[in-house]
Amino acid sequence: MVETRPYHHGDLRSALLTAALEVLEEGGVAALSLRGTAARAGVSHAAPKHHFGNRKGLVTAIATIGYSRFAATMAEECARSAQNPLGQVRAINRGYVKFALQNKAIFRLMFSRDHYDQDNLELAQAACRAFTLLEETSRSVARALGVVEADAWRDIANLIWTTVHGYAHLLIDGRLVNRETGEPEPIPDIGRLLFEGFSGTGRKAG
Amino acid sequence: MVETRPYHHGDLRSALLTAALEVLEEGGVAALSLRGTAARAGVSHAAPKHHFGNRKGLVTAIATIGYSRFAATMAEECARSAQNPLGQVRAINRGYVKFALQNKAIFRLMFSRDHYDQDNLELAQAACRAFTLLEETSRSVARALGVVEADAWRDIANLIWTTVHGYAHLLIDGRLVNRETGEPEPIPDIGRLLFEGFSGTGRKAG
DNA sequence: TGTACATCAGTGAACGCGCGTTCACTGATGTAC
DNA sequence: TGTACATCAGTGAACGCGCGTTCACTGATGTAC
Repeated sequence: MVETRPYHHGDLRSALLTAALEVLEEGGVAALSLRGTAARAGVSHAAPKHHFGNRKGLVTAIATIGYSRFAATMAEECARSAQNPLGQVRAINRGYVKFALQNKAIFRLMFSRDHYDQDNLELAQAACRAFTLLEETSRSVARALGVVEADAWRDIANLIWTTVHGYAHLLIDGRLVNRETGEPEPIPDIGRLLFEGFSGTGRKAG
Repeated sequence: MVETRPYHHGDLRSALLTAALEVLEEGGVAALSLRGTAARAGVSHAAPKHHFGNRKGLVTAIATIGYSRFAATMAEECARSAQNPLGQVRAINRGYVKFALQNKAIFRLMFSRDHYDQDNLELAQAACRAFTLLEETSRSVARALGVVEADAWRDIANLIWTTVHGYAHLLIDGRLVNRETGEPEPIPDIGRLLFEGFSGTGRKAG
């Protein structure tokens, strides 16, 4: 009596995405192929065609998952942190970096838009969810700082975003590692800098 | 009388690098191949082997050129800007972003170290030249701010680097574009923020 | 000044590989009647 | 309740492609004597 696999998988789309994520984290975007993904999922190499159309479709689906998890990671950090502007900025930073470190290849992929279909609706929605968190936090920072201009929160959002994005990106590329200790440099505390200025960071002489 | 090309090229290494840079900027790292580079340079496909050994050797040479030009672009900006700490921070920012925008693919490549041999001596030297500029500027900022701790310049360097790197990276990925105007958001003025605090940026009320 | 020889740079054919895509197919499922 | 049929999901062979690498080669250059 041989244990035979049924002809239909049942949930091949999910299985392929799981396989693709593994392939991606092991070998980077360059290693991500329809055939490789099918092989990893133990299925014929033409099977992914039915679910993703072509390679770009697969990569787009992967990026969408990435943005969803990205938003979720930041939301978790925000939920369990101090509910004030500074606490929220720091939470966003932690979530952003945590996601990038735990999902290096997919993080890179998400910010290489040539690789996927940026007009995809699901993807756009997932990305929007992630960036809305940053926007809301920036608005509350602007209020707390007593900024009057209606669009000043944009400057704050850009500042927070560029700083944390640069940090995350450099970190996963192996930079920002202290040569003496081997430890990564800490995340720049851009929230504190905004609220207290550099003199408030404890580094300046009395 | 036929115009025949001599058997030996004379300066094939340079010609191949020029060709490779074109291929790279047109199609990204994925498009960069020994064969494609040889074809672009009008030479047999096995010729690059003599100069670069293998694909990684070619990519490493490209990254080295990238770091040299990167350092040069920042140095130029520094040279023709105000010779004070704030002026130099802004010059570094401008040079960093200018290079990234004008060399999108090579900039991406430089910060994807898996793609090349990071132990290559020439490359390490070129990279060092670029980052020394940032380090020196950060030291002078620390002095100007009256910071006492010997290694505080590191915090400043990290802050400047992460901000400008994040900005450059997001910008070449098509982010940070104002949805209403279509214009890119300006580079965050991290220098001013350091010296004057957010209240000094002209955005705060009263 | 001439010659022999080593070294180097570039050639072109050949190899095997993984890839995306197409195709006719087959097994399974669900739906209309 | 049973049957016919449409639809769907997955198969496996085949295609042509560009790739890195190897190989024996050839043309050109430079150096020793």
